[in-house]
Amino acid sequence: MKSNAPLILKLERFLPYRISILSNRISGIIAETYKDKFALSVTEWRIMAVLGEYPGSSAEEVSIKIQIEKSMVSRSLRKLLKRHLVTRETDARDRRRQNLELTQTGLDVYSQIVPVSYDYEQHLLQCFSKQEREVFNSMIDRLYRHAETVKLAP
Amino acid sequence: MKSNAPLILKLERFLPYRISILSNRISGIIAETYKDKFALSVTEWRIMAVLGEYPGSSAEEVSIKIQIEKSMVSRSLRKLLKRHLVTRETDARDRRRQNLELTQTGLDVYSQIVPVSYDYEQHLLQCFSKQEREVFNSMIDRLYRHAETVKLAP
DNA sequence: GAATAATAGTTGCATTAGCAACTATTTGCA
DNA sequence: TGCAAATAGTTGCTAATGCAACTATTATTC
Repeated sequence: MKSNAPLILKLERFLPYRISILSNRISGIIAETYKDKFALSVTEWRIMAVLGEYPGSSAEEVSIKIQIEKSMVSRSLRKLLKRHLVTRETDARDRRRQNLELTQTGLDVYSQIVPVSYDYEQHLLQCFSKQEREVFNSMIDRLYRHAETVKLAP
Repeated sequence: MKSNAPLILKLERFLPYRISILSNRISGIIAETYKDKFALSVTEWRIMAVLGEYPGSSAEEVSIKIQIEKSMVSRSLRKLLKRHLVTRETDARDRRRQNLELTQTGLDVYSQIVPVSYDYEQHLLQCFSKQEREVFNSMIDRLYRHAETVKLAP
């Protein structure tokens, strides 16, 4: 593709930048709440969310699912284990693997966070009509899948 | 708003999460290129982008514009100054303020990055029709503005 | 079935980011 | 004027993040 680029880049119209600050704003608000009300980082919460949905996952599986470095998952897990929100036990058949689950306490916290998160999402989506929500969601999906295939000029 | 939340939260359908991983993917690709080809972090590039668009900005103005902590801007600026990509001089009227500009070298680098960024954006947008691009852009704007007004349940 | 490769998870190290305290300067106002 | 408050920028401290090296276990292969 021959470039037809302008001489000046308007950052505030540049898609990657726009999505980045949108994400920061949206995550920032929710991160604050997780932190204040539940003393959890977003990463910690995401781990719990995966375990709520898929009990028995391994750290590796969680890492892939939420796209976070396994070292980060390992460290976050340490905190969750310390707070007894999560348990882990070595898999009987493959002793490298450790199966993770929410404890009863973990489940209690989980069931408190879910409605908070859900309501937040609903609030956010107030600015869209029902139809727009679907359009927006599908566009995000499409862009996400497409982005993977995009390579920059060498 | 009375919560009508489900018992389980499906992370991969949760808007804040979706936007976050989309942003990570899109920024990740471009960050790699800035780093490999120009030895610049995304933050450093954004500072340069602002100075390309608004020469003479102060660190404070840059910080507000790109929504990055002023301490971060200060440290990134130090690197850019060291590499002689940016100059700064104390404002004659207000000696607290320092006016920033791209040097000739800075402008050269800038004018190399602009088309790379532009082409990347164009590639990304390939998955949308012209009309969809406008819709998507306006939805991002709307959501961004709306998000600021959203408060979570106390 | 022993040597090699692959996999799960942890840790060390360097970088980045965010918050608050600090200096220097200017502004506002009694 | 002259003193308190505001503003611009820097720095110190701590936590978050990313990468690579490391340990332990299992799978592969000759």
